[in-house]
Amino acid sequence: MSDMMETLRNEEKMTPKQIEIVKAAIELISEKGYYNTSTSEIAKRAGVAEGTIFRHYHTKKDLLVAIVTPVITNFSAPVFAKKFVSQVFQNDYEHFEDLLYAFIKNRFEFAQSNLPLIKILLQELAFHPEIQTTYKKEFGDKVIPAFNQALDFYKEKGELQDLPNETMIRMMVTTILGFMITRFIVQPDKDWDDEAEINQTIAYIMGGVGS
Amino acid sequence: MSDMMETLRNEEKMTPKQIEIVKAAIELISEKGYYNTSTSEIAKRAGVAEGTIFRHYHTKKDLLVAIVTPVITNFSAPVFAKKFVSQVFQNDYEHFEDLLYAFIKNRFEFAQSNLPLIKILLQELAFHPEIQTTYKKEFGDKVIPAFNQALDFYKEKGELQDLPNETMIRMMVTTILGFMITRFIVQPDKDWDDEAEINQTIAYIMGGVGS
Amino acid sequence: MSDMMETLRNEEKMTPKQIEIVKAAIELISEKGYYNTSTSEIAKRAGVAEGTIFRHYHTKKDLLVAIVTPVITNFSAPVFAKKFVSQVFQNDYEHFEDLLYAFIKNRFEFAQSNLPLIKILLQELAFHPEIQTTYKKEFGDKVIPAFNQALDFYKEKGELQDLPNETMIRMMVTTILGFMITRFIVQPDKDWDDEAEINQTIAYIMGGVGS
Amino acid sequence: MSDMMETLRNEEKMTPKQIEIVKAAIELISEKGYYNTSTSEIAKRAGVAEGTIFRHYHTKKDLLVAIVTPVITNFSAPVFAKKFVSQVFQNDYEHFEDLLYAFIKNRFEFAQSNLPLIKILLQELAFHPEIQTTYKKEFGDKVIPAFNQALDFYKEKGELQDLPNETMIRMMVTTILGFMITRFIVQPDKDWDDEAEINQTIAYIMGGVGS
DNA sequence: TATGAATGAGTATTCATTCAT
DNA sequence: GATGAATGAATACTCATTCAT
Repeated sequence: MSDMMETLRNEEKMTPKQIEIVKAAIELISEKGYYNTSTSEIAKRAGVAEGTIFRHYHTKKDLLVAIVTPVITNFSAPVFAKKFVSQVFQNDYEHFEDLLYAFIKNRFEFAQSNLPLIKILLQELAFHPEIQTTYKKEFGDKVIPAFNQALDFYKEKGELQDLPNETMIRMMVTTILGFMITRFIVQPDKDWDDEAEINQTIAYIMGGVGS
Repeated sequence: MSDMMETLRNEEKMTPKQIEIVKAAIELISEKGYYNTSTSEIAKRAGVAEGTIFRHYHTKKDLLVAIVTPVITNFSAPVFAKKFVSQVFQNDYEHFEDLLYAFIKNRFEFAQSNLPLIKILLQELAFHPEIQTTYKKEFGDKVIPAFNQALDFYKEKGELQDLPNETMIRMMVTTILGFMITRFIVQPDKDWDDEAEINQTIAYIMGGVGS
Repeated sequence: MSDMMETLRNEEKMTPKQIEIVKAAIELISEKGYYNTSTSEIAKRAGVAEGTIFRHYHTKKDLLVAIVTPVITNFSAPVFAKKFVSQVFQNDYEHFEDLLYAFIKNRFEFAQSNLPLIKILLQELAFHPEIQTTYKKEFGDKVIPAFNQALDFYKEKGELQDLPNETMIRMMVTTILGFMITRFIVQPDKDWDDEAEINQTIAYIMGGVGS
Repeated sequence: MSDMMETLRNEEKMTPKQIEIVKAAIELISEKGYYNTSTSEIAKRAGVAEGTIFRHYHTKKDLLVAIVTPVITNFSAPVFAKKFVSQVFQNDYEHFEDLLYAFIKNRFEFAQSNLPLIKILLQELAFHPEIQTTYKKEFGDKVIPAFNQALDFYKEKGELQDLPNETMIRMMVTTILGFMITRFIVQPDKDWDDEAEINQTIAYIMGGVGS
């Protein structure tokens, strides 16, 4: 939970009650969904009066957005913007596979320690346009450009097929997200060998299933 | 809409009002989600008294299940059980790519003409255990076995890598679903060249992005 | 049940479906009360369409009244009007105890074979003024006059105290009804020796508990 | 009404609105019965929003039970447990008639100032097993034992016949309840001479109607 | 006569939100 | 900041009753 609260970041400015509210909301909403979770339930679990929630978040949806927005930012942004791109050009990753490994590993661990938040994001994305907007902006402004730079770099190195970046990104993101959703949401209880699965995912991305 | 009602099949036994109810429910729920759609709204759009809904479906959830269950059955089952497997062994598809093409094309068209239903299925799957159960049963009983037979066949022909079927199925299904979700839900308004996209998806499944 | 249908009397003029409706209504209402029994439930148990009930009884309350009215009439009237009074004067009952015995026995057996009807009457009397009116009329017109004649007769014979008839009737009816309610409704499952209880009740009416 | 609210006792812990709710519920339910009284009606009469009812009582039935339970407790318990039994043995009541008089008088006054509550209890007892349970427990644990002690005492004094206590209690309770029901519910508007009626009831209990 | 689909007013209950303390 | 009583609009659902067939 403390990992996750880090994701929410501005904890410093939050009162203790507010922190309890957010914790309770994350737990309940990720378990039962936004519409099946009442503010009174959140208040009860947080050990707080109902009114207190609305002192900090004007509406229930404000609370949801306050929870979900940082996940979006943190899921996509930090990796790329600062370290990753520069690392690529510093030749930190000799092959595209190496970059992929570092990337998947990093996002995998993020997902693992923010699972409830990710669940909420996935489940509610469909119903709340505000969240969709944030997501699209973040993805377009940060993920795509970073990806583009990297892909061009490895294309020139001759490691990638000459497909449009957009197509490649879509294929790769789909595969990576699909892996994580299967791993953490569809079959979380299966006995996974995560390291092997990550490598297999990379192999699939690079070489498909054909022989 | 008439295409979609075919999916729901037992139209013959439905009263005209009942058909209107189902139509209205599909429209509204696919647009706004189950929890944002009230039964009074459905009744109004269907041109029916609210009580009429409950004469045909005892609860609101019953209505949802009645709508979603046939989609699951029709999305996974018919293609496989009868035609596909036998066609594979009759050598109707010389290469695995050919099978893939026929399969994706067929499911693509199904998705296209049942889009609202598919949307509902995807959005509500997370919240309704009843639907999950139906889905898992259908997938386990029909899709997996059919896939297994086909994969073994082309493996022996030397067209596929020697990966566990389960892994291969997961990768392929992920890629195909990911393609369709992008195509129909994330960016439905983009100017797609569907034929090209399908072929590219097949190429990705077979050979990845590496060169 | 056939005993009970006798009480409802005009069976001859009833269609078979109508008889089923009345039977079902008696069963359900006596078990669960009028307000907890829906017409659709009655229709289902009767094996009849919902509309059929309303073809025979314009409203649900009409059905109740049709069931309850004959009980009132039969519970109070027949015994008195014809046989009893004349029997009293024909010296069929030497002592008032003998009359009491014949009366209680007779009403006891009536209650026993019309238990569901009696239950309905007792439970619903409070809520339906129509029933109260019928009851009061029947009681005032038939029971009271018959009782009056009998009481006067045995008073003159010196067998009864010189209390106002009204008071005596109230005491006796209270005791008899109280006995039957205890016997059939409050503790129906107790292992009763009915003959002994009836005699004790008579002894109490005649001599109280003092020594 | 203030007398009655005393019966409900924990008034101190109730908010003003809650008190209004209970008052309104008692009025309406005793007039029209539980099933003919809607929560919206109660809210309106109480001058309160409908939701307020459910803030204090989770369900409509909870409200009924909250109203009825204290009546049961107060109708049977207090008189007996503490004062009465000890008074009997302190020879406060020389004859059984004296005890009877004190008892009936006391319960008569209680019934008089709690009439609506008593009405509700009588009318709803048949339909709500929860209430029946409370009633049976209270009666078995408190009323019966106290009665037993008193009856044994006066039996030894030779003032009572040698009948089983159970039978005697049943007869007496039946007579007393029957008197009160007639007095307050069946014919509340008759011009009663209460003192005379009580004495006549005692005379009946002790000596019956025979001469 | 009997049906059963349809009605629509009515029900208990929920819940996000407000506000006086 | 925090409380929690109060709100009232909205919700899923029920049910007696109607009516075309």
